[in-house]
Amino acid sequence: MPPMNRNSPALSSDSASVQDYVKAIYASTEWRDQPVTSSQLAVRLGVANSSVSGMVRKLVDLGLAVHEPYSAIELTAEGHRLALAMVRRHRLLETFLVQELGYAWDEVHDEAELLEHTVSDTFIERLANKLGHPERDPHGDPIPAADGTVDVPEANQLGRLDPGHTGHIIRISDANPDLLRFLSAERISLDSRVEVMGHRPFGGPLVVRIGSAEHLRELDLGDEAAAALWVANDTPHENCLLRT
Amino acid sequence: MPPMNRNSPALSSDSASVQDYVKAIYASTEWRDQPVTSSQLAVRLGVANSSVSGMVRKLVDLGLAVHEPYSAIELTAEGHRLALAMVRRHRLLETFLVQELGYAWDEVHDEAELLEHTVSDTFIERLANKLGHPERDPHGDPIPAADGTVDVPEANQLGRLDPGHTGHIIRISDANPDLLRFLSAERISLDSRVEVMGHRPFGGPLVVRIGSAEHLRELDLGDEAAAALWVANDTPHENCLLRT
DNA sequence: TCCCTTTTTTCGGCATACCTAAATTTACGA
DNA sequence: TCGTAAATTTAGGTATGCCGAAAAAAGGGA
Repeated sequence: MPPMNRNSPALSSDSASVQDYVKAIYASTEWRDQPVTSSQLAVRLGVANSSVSGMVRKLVDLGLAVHEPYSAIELTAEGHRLALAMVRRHRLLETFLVQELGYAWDEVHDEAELLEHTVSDTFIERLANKLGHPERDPHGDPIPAADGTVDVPEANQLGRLDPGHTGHIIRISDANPDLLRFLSAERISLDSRVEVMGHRPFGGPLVVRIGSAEHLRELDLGDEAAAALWVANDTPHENCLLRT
Repeated sequence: MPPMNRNSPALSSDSASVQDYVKAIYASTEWRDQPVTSSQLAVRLGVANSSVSGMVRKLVDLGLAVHEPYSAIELTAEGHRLALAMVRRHRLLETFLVQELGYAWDEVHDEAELLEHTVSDTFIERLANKLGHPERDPHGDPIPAADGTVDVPEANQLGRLDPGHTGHIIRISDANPDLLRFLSAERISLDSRVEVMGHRPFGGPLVVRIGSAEHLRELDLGDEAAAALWVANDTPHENCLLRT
């Protein structure tokens, strides 16, 4: 049974699975450039390693990925295009769910994950139009343009910055809905200002001063929160402050 | 691979196929009460007869349909509930596509057909809310309420009315997009007034006077158009005018 | 260098929904 | 009543994507 997308030049070669695999491969290189291994994909997609082997062979046959047996998996130009098309779909849908249907931050991911395979190109472009062609989604992830161009801002995970660094939050990973709810409750959002203070003794939580442009308050953040918040430099030349 | 609906009590038992079959069975009884046969289902769903036999067995196993071999297929109460839930989804989605995304009449059916299997109950209820809980879709089909109640208006196909009958159009079948475009071009829409004049000689087209409350103009309609337009009586007691 | 652990691939199987072709049952006219 | 044509079901087979188990390759420590 192939109920798949009609009307989708960029998405011509696909079952939902192909799309998911390509997107997962792309995701592991979007914010830091690490080629992905078979087992990492299996974890991310929640399937067995053997399933990944099988599907990766198919991706290679379709010309979407390159893969030497027993080594990392990478996308072809074609695969990269497909991944960006899917990411565009996903992020426009998330934006729609939040702006038009009143979804909360932490609710949109799963819904968009399903819808992105189903809607037509026409739907997506009309939606983009209605939303005014937004450039980032509710989590701060950049939305690729219809022509496949993306601008991924320079940013680092908060937890990887040294004390003294200042910046503002431009991305919040949506991997963990609980964390998103916590951040909501603490009124931490995109564009919040943040200053890194340092760790509490004995490897304790990271202390930051965080809030709106006017009101910064001190807050302790656990490792997961520190990893989920991505910060753009206020002082882009002081990269020396970045812990490597 | 079962990527199906989470979060859907009324829709718990389903692949997309089950939903489609149940909806198709329901559809054949919505406007006139005719139980559907195996081969009719096959035509409607675009599959082979043998596929219908197989899936109907499954529907029976799931408690969604009743079926004596070699006879007509009917829904159980449970199947009827599922069908109404799917119809609600479909019609709300069509309404959304037209009202919010600027789709034309004739474009919405296929898109809704895919989306209805994918969106969550949460999505549907928030959408209903945003749309103001509409009672009919862009084609005039009634939208079942969330609790499963529907009000299917009394109506007859225009082609089945005798000369002299007057009424207004409350439903336009969306089965043929070309026909919808024709009707659009002729500015025939929901709530248009119509008077049946009669057939041109030798079984020619049906002549009607049709238009808005003020301006009626004469128009010839072919059999397909006359079958697609459903008319509510202005004079509900004169059923004698209905050709049987 | 060798071995043992970890990673990855291969192999056989399951489930779904579809198809074609071959039975079977029904229904209607002679 | 019979017999054939039409409708329907069964039987056997395809494709997809998943799994677990077993085989194969890679990699690091002694």
